Amino acid sequence: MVRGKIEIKRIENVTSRQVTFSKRRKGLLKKAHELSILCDAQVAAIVFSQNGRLYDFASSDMTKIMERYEIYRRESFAAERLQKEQYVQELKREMAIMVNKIDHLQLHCRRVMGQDLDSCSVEELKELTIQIEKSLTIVRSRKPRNVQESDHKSAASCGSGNMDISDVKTDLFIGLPES
Amino acid sequence: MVRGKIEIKRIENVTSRQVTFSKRRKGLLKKAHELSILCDAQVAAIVFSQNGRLYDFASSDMTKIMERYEIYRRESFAAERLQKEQYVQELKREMAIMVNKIDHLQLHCRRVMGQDLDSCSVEELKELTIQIEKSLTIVRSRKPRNVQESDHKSAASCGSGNMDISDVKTDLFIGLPES
DNA sequence: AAGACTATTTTTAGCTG
DNA sequence: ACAGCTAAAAATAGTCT
Repeated sequence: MVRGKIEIKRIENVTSRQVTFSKRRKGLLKKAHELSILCDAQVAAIVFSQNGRLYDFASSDMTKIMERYEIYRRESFAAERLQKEQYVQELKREMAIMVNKIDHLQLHCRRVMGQDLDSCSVEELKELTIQIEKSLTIVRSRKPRNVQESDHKSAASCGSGNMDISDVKTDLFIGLPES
Repeated sequence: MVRGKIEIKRIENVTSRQVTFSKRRKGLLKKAHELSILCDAQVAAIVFSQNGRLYDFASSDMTKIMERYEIYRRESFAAERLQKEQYVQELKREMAIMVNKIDHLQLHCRRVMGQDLDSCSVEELKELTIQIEKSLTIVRSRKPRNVQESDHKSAASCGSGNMDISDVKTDLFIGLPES
């Protein structure tokens, strides 16, 4: 390897690690200072050496900067939590609407198949009858002539109600928002 | 000024300040990361931009590093305070010794000049007399002959005790230790 | 361990799109 | 405001002392 170029990984040689630490630590604190001056930013840097000595820079009172950091973190955490909470509420609203739709569809399906007719009003029963008659007409017209003989058997098997409508599965994926 | 060389002082142009902030902030956080990896050190850097946005790096949990910082500071502060306190105690001991010496010297001076003789024991009074007699002998032997006539007047003026021993000034400078 | 030197690498100021 | 370029400046790895 050419002189001057190194990989960024732990330096195993203790002496050269210490020398590098001393040089780069100095460089880091200098850069921190320059950034704070040039760009009028609040900058803090804390370095603990392996033997536990502290080296630091703070453009203003370190405690103040650390407090500001804590507050910032708390706030952004709270904001994030609020955002997630709002998203969950939104999803719940959508789900409530979907449950409602499913209930209505299930009821309609059952009635079309001749179940739960007791809960029908006279008017609903009329409409249902008309609907089913229409369906029958359509279905019959679409059947090819050579299988028309087996009509009765099929209809009996279908109309006996041994297929439970509640078996219908609705797959709903709920994930977190992209942001 | 040549391209690339700048003074380290607040950049007045807003745009170039922001550009520089972005570039140098990136550089600083990169250096912080490299230092922590290369030298296995615990490093944290916190940067607040002028519009209050936070940019940070922490080689491990930031809260842990900040706590360690606080503990280190508290300990070194306590150690420093203890050191100062011990130094003050030392000074006080020395001063007590000096006060004692001054008291003894003052008493002796007064007695030599014929004051406070009531507090003398018989023994002390004997010794004092001998001492003063010796002094007189010495003083007389050192007087040049041509001024011996005015002896009586001088002795009277001196012995009348109109010079107060408490006028003696002791200048004592007390400063902090070099370290 | 701590400075000084220097060949390299890395960073960056000032541009340009 | 942002991204890429390049000449110059700054940092630094390795070496010597």
